Amino acid sequence: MRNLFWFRHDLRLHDNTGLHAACRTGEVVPCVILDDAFLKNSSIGPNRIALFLDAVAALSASLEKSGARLIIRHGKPDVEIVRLLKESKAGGVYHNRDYEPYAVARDARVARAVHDAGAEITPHKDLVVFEGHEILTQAGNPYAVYTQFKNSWLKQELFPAVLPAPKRIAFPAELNALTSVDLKTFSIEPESEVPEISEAIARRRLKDFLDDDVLEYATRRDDPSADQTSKISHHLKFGTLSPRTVVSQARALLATMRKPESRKSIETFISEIVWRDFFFQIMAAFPHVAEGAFRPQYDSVKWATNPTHLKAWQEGRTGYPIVDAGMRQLKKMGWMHNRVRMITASFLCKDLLIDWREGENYFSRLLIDGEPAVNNGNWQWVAGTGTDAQPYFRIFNPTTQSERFDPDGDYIRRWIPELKDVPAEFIHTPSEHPLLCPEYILPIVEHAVQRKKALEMYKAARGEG
DNA sequence: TGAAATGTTGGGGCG
DNA sequence: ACGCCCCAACATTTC
Repeated sequence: MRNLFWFRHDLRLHDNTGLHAACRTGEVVPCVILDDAFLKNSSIGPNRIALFLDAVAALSASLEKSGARLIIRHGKPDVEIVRLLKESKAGGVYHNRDYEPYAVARDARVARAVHDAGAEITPHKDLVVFEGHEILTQAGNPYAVYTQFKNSWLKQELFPAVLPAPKRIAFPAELNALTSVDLKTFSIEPESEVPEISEAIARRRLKDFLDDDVLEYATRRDDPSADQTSKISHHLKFGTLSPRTVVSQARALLATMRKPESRKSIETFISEIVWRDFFFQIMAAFPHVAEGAFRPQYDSVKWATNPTHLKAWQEGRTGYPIVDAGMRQLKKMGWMHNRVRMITASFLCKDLLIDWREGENYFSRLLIDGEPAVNNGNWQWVAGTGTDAQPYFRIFNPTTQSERFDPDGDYIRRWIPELKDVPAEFIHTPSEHPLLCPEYILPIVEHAVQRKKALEMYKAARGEG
């Protein structure tokens, strides 16, 4: 048999479920379709497009080592897949399943076109460890509360196996003349300093993390200046690393650990992968979250319209050091420490009273790990509009958070040169020490005042105003 | 994976 | 010595 394998954001050879299955059937023609709906999508942005193209280039190189060519085409996926099916005389298409509404609709169009062409299409589970339909409540419904989902996830008896990379991919020699577009003609300048990406880099990063930092993950992951997070998020986004590989290696390590602190750390790390599965199944089961609040009552929140405040937040000029440090790190690196993502997101929604979708879109444009289901889930969590959400009244105090999580001010000093000589004692409240911080701007809003306004805003939406 | 407002307690200053 | 007040320190409630 001969099949296409259509790579999307599963750009690896190891533990690639659909690719593995395709290889077992016989000959395989690996392909990537460059889709303008992706390349020209303003909510994706140059950082992720550049990283995607880099990951495709790295994949293409490793496929060559396995004896195969990666065929890259540019156009509408339904048209290009069918065209390639005919050109390569393949009987079917294998690919891995996606869950967000655009991808679901696209895949339905492709499936129709493939069937109309008289061929078979075979989707596989690959993006997650467990899909939504594998983790259901006793009543058979999808979970809408994380903790319960996690308990059920952890109780699963059979974790999916980690599949090896195919030793050799049987690429039909007579297809060497198939055309493939030159990736270089699509190359795009990222806005931030994006990292190098490849499957080998991803696997090394995971190993380094599991050899060391994971053992104090429970306590150190919340320290943005130490920054001992795993840094695998962009690999999970583009599929240079599989979540099953991550979980399987973490569980194997856990089995060897006795020290409670180490055990707790590894468990906390695994639970972050569970969050990821959780948000994918939420997006799959409740696709309306892509547009609006998970809880419809919060669709009536009257968010503020204030382009000046929005821009100040985006550029890191709010006058709250921890917020500005985070937003400047995002702009420079295309990445922000998770703790600071929560603080900056809370500030947008509950101090500037701006719609969480503005923040979701801005994060999406810059983040190298921007995964729609995960980004959306986390923003709705912070905004209090989502499933299992932080209650609307749980409002971060940016100064308290700063003192608690960056006590020495090292993170702030790294990203805000105006404050680089300010001692820890004064760095969290620069407006109270104007003589020490002459270069740094004054707060654009007053937290105590905004907090009350936020409570009123949510109260009105709940029909209690 | 909150913070502020409000309530309670108890030590110490003081008349 | 005693009652009163103040106010940390801690606990509970509320948003």
